[in-house]
Amino acid sequence: MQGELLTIGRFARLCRLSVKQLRHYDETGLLAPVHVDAGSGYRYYAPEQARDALTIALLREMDLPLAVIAQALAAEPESRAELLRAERDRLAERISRDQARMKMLERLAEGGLPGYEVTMGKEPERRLAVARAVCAPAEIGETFEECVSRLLPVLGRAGIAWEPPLWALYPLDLEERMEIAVGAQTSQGEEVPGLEFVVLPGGPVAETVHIGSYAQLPLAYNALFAAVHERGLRPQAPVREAYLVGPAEAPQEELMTRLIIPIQESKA
Amino acid sequence: MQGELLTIGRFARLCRLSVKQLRHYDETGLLAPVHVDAGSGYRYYAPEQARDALTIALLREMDLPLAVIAQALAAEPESRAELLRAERDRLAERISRDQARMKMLERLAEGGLPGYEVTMGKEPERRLAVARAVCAPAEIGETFEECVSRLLPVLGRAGIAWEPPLWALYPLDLEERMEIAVGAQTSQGEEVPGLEFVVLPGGPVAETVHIGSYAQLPLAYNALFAAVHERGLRPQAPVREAYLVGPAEAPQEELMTRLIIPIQESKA
DNA sequence: TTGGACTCTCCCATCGTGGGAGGGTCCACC
DNA sequence: GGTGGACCCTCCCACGATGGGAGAGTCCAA
Repeated sequence: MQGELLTIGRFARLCRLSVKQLRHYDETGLLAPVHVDAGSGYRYYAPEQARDALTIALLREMDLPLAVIAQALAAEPESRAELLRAERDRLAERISRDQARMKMLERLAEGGLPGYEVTMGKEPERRLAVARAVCAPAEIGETFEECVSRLLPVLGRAGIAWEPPLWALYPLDLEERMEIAVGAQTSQGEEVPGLEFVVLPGGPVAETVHIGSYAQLPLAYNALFAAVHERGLRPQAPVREAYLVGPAEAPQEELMTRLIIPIQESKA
Repeated sequence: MQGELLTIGRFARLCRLSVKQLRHYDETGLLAPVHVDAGSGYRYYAPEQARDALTIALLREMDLPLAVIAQALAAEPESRAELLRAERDRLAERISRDQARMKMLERLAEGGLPGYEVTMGKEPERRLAVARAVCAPAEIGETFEECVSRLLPVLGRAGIAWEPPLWALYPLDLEERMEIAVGAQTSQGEEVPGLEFVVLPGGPVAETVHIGSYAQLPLAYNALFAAVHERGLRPQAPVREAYLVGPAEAPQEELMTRLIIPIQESKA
């Protein structure tokens, strides 16, 4: 029992919170005043509540959702630390997303929105040996590597020669469970365990070349799809990428990737 | 006139946007369909609109507000680049804020919320030579440096000896326009142009020592204020900081700062 | 006792998106 | 020429955290 009770305004100034916030925290049960006058509805806070209130303010400052803060206040130290670590990870993820976004914006601001030369052309038929996998959009990088490390050794062991560059096939839409494939062009081989052979049909395509990090591929696809749709054409899965200059040969900024979208021939 | 018009669902799949989003963009004038059937209210989009729609999707992906996207679409290339650069800066700011937050979270997760030993004690009276400035909370760092570079040369020229550490005085609340002061303890000097002498009264205080980056000071203040308020005590401006180990002497993680909050004596 | 500072409850707005209800429209197939 | 099913419409509500403001009631010191 130290000191008397404080009105909401005084308590708010104390804890660097707004009166509105305190009322909101009361409603949601995050921090209820120790006493509410039955007649007037006035809220009264005890000085001891300042610790919780300040903690709330601190955690809000770090952008934790109120729901998480509520858990953290109620939890034991160990599980609290667990919660905070989870939030840190969430934040770390946001940071890396923001950094990628920032680089894209940078590029957009420099090069402008066009920046990509889209060519309408014809592709020959190609026969690929492929390895497939299913993944979410965020995991494309790892999954791609995993496919490569399945594909190339098998080709090597089977003595199948292939012609660079490496290819990849993607669906038209990035879905939660999308099937991707990594392939190498070859005319050899037929029945090889662990491998599959596909023939990409020849025909009209729209294509462009992207130079730079894979994180910025959406910029190129944007231009590419825009060009396709503007002409009233229908793209056809799968979209093809050819890795003219890959990560093994050059730094991030000098990667070269050819993006190819096959076009539906019929007007159906 | 390439290709016929598309219904909203088809157009949405094309541009990787949801139907809801397209309707919303129509309502807000960001992207109106080329034709709306008067009878049924059906929206019809032209393939040429895919470029704008894809651009919207792209910029939304980078978290630009719709209002900004609308400006960007309407603007000429130069002012568009300007806009994008401004957004990049906004993003950069958010990233650095998030990084600071993440470090704080890290620390909280390790040390737990208490982590600070708060001492209730008595401070002697101190006489400081100070330089003052007014700034916003975000500019404290620079303003502090500026004050130091005003204070120390004047002391040197006046031949006034002072006793480390350096001090700083802050108001109780971080406001938009807050007056801060940097001071050096000394018994010499009286009327020096460009300097001011203040006497910090002695008396009861709450104090703690913060080790680490200044960005994490809020953690320490949180504990300190919590301790003060829990005891039903009233803090009294100005808050004092003493820079036991400053940035010139050690790396970020080893900075040592003593935080002192004077306590009101009277029970008024 | 009165005035001014404070507090109360409600409602609305932000921003971008999604869900759902309830009802109309389009088109291909039988 | 129906009919079923996919599609589309509008309108309302929800999220999360906060702020603004109206209109009314309360507290306390002069």
